[in-house]
Amino acid sequence: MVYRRTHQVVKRLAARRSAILTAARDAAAEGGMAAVQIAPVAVRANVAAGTVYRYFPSKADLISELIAEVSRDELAAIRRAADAAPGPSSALAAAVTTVAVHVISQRKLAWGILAEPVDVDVTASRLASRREIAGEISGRIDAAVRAGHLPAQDTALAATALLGALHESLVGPLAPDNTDDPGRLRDAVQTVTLLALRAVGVMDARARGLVVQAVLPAKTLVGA
Amino acid sequence: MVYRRTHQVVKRLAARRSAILTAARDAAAEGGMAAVQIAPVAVRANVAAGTVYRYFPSKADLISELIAEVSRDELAAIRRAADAAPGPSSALAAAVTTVAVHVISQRKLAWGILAEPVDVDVTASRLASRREIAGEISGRIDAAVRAGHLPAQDTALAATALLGALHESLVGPLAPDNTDDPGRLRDAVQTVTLLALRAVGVMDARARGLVVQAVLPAKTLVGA
DNA sequence: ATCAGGCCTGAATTGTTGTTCAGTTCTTGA
DNA sequence: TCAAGAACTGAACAACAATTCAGGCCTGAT
Repeated sequence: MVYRRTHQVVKRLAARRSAILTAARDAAAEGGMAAVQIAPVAVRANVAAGTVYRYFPSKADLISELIAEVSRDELAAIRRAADAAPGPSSALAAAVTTVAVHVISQRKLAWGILAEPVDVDVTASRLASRREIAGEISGRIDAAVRAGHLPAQDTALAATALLGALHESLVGPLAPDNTDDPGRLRDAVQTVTLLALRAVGVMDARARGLVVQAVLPAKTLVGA
Repeated sequence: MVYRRTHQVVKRLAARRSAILTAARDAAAEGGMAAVQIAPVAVRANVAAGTVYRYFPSKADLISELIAEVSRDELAAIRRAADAAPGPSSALAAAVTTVAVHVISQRKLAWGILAEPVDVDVTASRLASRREIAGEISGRIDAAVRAGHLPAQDTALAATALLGALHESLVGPLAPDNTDDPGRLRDAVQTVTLLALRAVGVMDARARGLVVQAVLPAKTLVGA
């Protein structure tokens, strides 16, 4: 054998794989999942259509991995924000705010990851993504309950409902399209966060403080 | 001219159109929107594939009309339930409960109408459907606010968020699949309704009364 | 420089459904 | 019973993207 998997080759292969995934992500961010088609993605990544299949067995696998990747990033951001908060309640508020800020600042991508029609089956991947995020939120609610800040409740159901509220009101078809205006965006984030927190039993007065605390730091995540 | 649109003919045509729509609805209720394909629907309706196109210009039109029809039914049910309630707050509770009961008792259909990927563009129709339902809920929230039962708020956003919470937690991919057990179903409806009402500012103690009042009558709508 | 071996290319293939339409069947009024 | 006109049939067509693969290209060891 005269051709071997040199370190350099391995690195190039990994870079290419990453380029394809990034191309897919960019396409999704620009035009939603509908724009994630093999040929255009290949062009974006500077490879031929066939090459995509050397890295991903099928389009379903490509999109599944895209969903998983975005999900991982989001989960990490949520954890970071929540862990930086001083107590369970503000951790929950920070987590919720982080989700809100993320989805509102990448609406097309969020919509694609969450709910946009795709021609291949990515149910499993979407399910896993939701489970991860909902699990994290559920845990934060639970912590607040254990700390006596919230009434006892079905935290898994609450987390799911809460995410549904955020998603529908910020990236759903009825979401107000304040395309850019940062002020309106922040208002929307605040309003919806408040609503979500009230749903799980956070008292109004307290919530306002938590939300204000949470929104400002989370803003810095937009660029990340 | 020797062939004319006799009353009998008109009736038969209307019946056929209705049969096709019903076939589509049944297919959607059984297998989601994915099952609404021209050929199978035609078989169900006892017509040939081509005949469908004498009644609906395209598949998109067929599905759009299906969505509109289901939406009309739901809106009517919501109004009926809310109008029968003694006051604004219980009207809101009744409206929310009605939505919850409907979606949970026809999950596949609801998922198809609301969010399931479809290969044709039905965005406009889905948007209209959401607008109608959200508008109704928004109006009910507004009435409760005007009655002084709820704090002032962006009722449109609240209605959207509230519906998102209901849908995601009852028919979304993370919804607990208590396939049949009526007890569990009622529990889920109650829990989520309570959560939704809290989100818009209904006080807990009061909410329990409202929810219990609302769930029982709404149960009778399942069969309708 | 050489060549073995995998990597990349991109045009052709495949598969899936919505849609069409020429021919057939049915309905109506005379 | 018959002619005119409309509705129905269902096989053929069209369109669109995902997927394949034969041939060329590049990389790395000798």
